[in-house]
Amino acid sequence: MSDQARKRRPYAARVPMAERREQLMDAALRIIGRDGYDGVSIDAIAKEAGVTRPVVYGAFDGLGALLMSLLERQQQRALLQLFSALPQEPEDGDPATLVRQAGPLLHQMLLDDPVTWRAILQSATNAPEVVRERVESDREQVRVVVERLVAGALGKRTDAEVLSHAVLATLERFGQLVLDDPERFTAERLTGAVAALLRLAPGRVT
Amino acid sequence: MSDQARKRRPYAARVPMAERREQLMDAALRIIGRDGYDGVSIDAIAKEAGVTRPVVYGAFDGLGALLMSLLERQQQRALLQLFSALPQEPEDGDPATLVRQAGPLLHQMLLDDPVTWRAILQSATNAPEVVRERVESDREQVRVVVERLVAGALGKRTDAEVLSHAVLATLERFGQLVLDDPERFTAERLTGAVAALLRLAPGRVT
DNA sequence: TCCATTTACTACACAACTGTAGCATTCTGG
DNA sequence: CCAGAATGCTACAGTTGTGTAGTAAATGGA
Repeated sequence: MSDQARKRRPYAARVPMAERREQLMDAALRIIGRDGYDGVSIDAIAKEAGVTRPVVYGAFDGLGALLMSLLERQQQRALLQLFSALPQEPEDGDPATLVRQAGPLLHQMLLDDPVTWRAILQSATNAPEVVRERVESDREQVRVVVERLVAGALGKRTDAEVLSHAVLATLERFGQLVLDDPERFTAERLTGAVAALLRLAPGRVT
Repeated sequence: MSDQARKRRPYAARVPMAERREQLMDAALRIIGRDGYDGVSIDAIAKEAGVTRPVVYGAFDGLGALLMSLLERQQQRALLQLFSALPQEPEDGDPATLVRQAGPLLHQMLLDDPVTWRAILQSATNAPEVVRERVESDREQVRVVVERLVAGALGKRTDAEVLSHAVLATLERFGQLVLDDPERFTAERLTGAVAALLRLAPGRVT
């Protein structure tokens, strides 16, 4: 007890609120990338950012709010990229062509920001409820777009809703495969496999 | 403090070990069905079963072991059903026919034991690591079977590995849709949609 | 330069859960 | 019917995480 100074933690640099929030979100994202959502807690984020918990509470209204802000930030860019990789207008061309066009774009999108996409694609795995709900609602947004594309590419008489679920589930799984093993699952391989399947069906249901 | 007897918990009926284990696994399954994996803990299971924690520790070596035993028990039946719903031999007939045959069988399988399948299909959502790993390894087993079926139905020149991932992802999503809203997503609808997609491709890649 | 304000830190109280040691009760075989 | 083995219960100690009140340090304007 003779030297109290040794026990006292050196003050972290003071930082304006906006920057502090960014810094904490970065820390959270780093943890998610490293340990998955399991490892995320106010405590862990504070440690990762090199500050104490009250600092985090000063910047966010709890873990849920922090993660929501993080998702907001990341998804903004992510969804923009995603929608720009998909043709917005339901074109009624060959579905295999659609796959060959969009596939590599989506693939590149993943590799451009793997950390973000891992956080999104793995959000089902042990993410807090708020996060799952948010990602779920974004997923639904994307699915509606996919549904229109399916309807356009395969004809209105197909069950576009059901098929959009199938397409989205497939895309998500492919995304995980790419993130887990990019060497093994290349853009060409994945798009090629699907295109081959679809090219057996060059026509449309009319 | 005058009446200690009132505070003392009445002893739960004594029960042979094997039965106790069943009872605890049933309790765990009930919780998973009701609250998802979030709600599962030694404490919650003990309460649900009407006993105290040390009883649980007497029967299992912790939460992980309990859930593994539970999964063991449920998957034994589940996988058996699943494999019997899929043709074991890679038949090289029309893929749409394969879907029309296996689809309703799989659908019925879900409805026969929705609680178990929900536990399996939602295992990614907040289940402890051991459970996820176990389900993952079972998934891989199933995928290999699916891969053989795909190779058989579409010809060896297709990328059966990639497509088996797509098929499995689709099946799992369909399973969740059925469990969440059986009225809306009937066997006919789901199999019909996929069969229609495939029927555009009556031939094989040779 | 100095003090008011801002910002970070320490310390505490609380909650949920784990795992175990030791006591109480019940059941069973002699 | 009565030991003593088997089984359940209570109580405690430990862990990890939350959220907050009060204190200490840094910073910028008078």
